[in-house]
Amino acid sequence: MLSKETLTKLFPDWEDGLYDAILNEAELKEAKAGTTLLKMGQNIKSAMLVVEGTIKLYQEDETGGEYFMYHLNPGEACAVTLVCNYHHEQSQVLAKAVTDIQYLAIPIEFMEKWLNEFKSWHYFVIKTYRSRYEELLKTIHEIAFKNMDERLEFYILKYVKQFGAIVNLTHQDIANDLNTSREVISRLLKKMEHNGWIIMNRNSFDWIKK
Amino acid sequence: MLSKETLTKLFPDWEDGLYDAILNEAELKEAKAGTTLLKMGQNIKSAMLVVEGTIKLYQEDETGGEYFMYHLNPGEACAVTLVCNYHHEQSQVLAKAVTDIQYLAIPIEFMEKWLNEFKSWHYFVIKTYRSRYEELLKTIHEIAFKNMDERLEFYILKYVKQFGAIVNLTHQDIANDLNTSREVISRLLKKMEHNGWIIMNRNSFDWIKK
DNA sequence: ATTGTAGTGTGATATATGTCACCCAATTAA
DNA sequence: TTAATTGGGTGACATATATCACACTACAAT
Repeated sequence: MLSKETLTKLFPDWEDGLYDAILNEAELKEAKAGTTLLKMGQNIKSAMLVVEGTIKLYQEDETGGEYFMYHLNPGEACAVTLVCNYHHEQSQVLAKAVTDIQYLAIPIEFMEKWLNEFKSWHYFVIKTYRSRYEELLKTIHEIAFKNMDERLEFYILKYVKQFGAIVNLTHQDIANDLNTSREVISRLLKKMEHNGWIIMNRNSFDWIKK
Repeated sequence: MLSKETLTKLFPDWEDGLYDAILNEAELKEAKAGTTLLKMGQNIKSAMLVVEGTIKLYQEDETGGEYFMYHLNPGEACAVTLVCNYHHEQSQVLAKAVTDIQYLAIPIEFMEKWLNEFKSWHYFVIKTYRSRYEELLKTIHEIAFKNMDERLEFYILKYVKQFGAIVNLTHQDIANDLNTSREVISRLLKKMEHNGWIIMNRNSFDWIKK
């Protein structure tokens, strides 16, 4: 059950009335690791705030390709679902649960209302957009200027920062996230192993580069 | 000279006090076409609102590469300069005037203050971030999933939407914006000419594909 | 123990793009 | 008019990445 204590820990800067509004209007939902929470083109009916676990955000191609952009952690929100002004907005991102997660779903009719009512909500929305904008800039920097070996390193470092130095991903997983093929990832990881950057195991590897 | 009429036309949704605040605190500046307004890594000292002309926003590489992301037109603002909370923020984008421009420079110390004081400023900041976030998503979609021929078409269409069907750019200009080389652009344009999509002239070409 | 499957390694080859060299044509400067 | 500069065309080649084919191994299921 959702408690005010949980909320104050996750969102320490909010004003009191906002906690109550959340307790009244938000639904606490759960999802298993691997679940797709939002597809591109899908109508957005509620805002999504992460309570527990990690979500990955992707750009999705019509032909099935995916490109990983950033993680969402507890206390963070999916920017695209913090819609103001319009209903029937379509998602331009793909969101997947990487771990089992809990999240708050807030019907979008409250978004406009809360922007008026709660200053701290207003700040939260701006902070969210700002930080996600910065993540997108980093992503563009990677894709526009770096070769696959550097992008792979950048990708692994993001993983390591989130989950620690033991990378529990198959080559295929990584290839999907970087919109390339398994063979390419296999060969590049082999190079990293030769360079002494990683120790490879089946289904995982350890990042040991200092 | 900056008048209240100009402001109400550019920013029709603002509340009255905000116009006055702008008239008091903002400086109306000018810049010639081609001027660099903001470099990556540069300290941000003021927010930038476009009054007249067009600005191009780029992601910039340490080694001199550039990637064009989107245009800013009158009534729009550079999202990264609408800083809240911190001074000494560094720009993560490169901004260049494409035409002669006029813009408002607002010292960043007012950003925090105005967020508290003016609801319409608060909305303006959110709207700005939201729309720029969407532009970045489109950019990522292009680079992550499309080959250079499609990215070139996307690029030309953005130009045509801004300035009309006569594209006054050299192949080198385009190559710089897409972080590739002139030869690549020359060859792809030649293909487009064969396909009947463009008519080429020296220093320009016409987009005639319907 | 046998079989199946998922994860991985690797050569061969295809394709897209980057790079180099050099040429020519149009415009500008002298 | 001539020379210099800028924009553009194009072949040859280099490189990064994508694709295909197939082999191998660890682990799981039976």
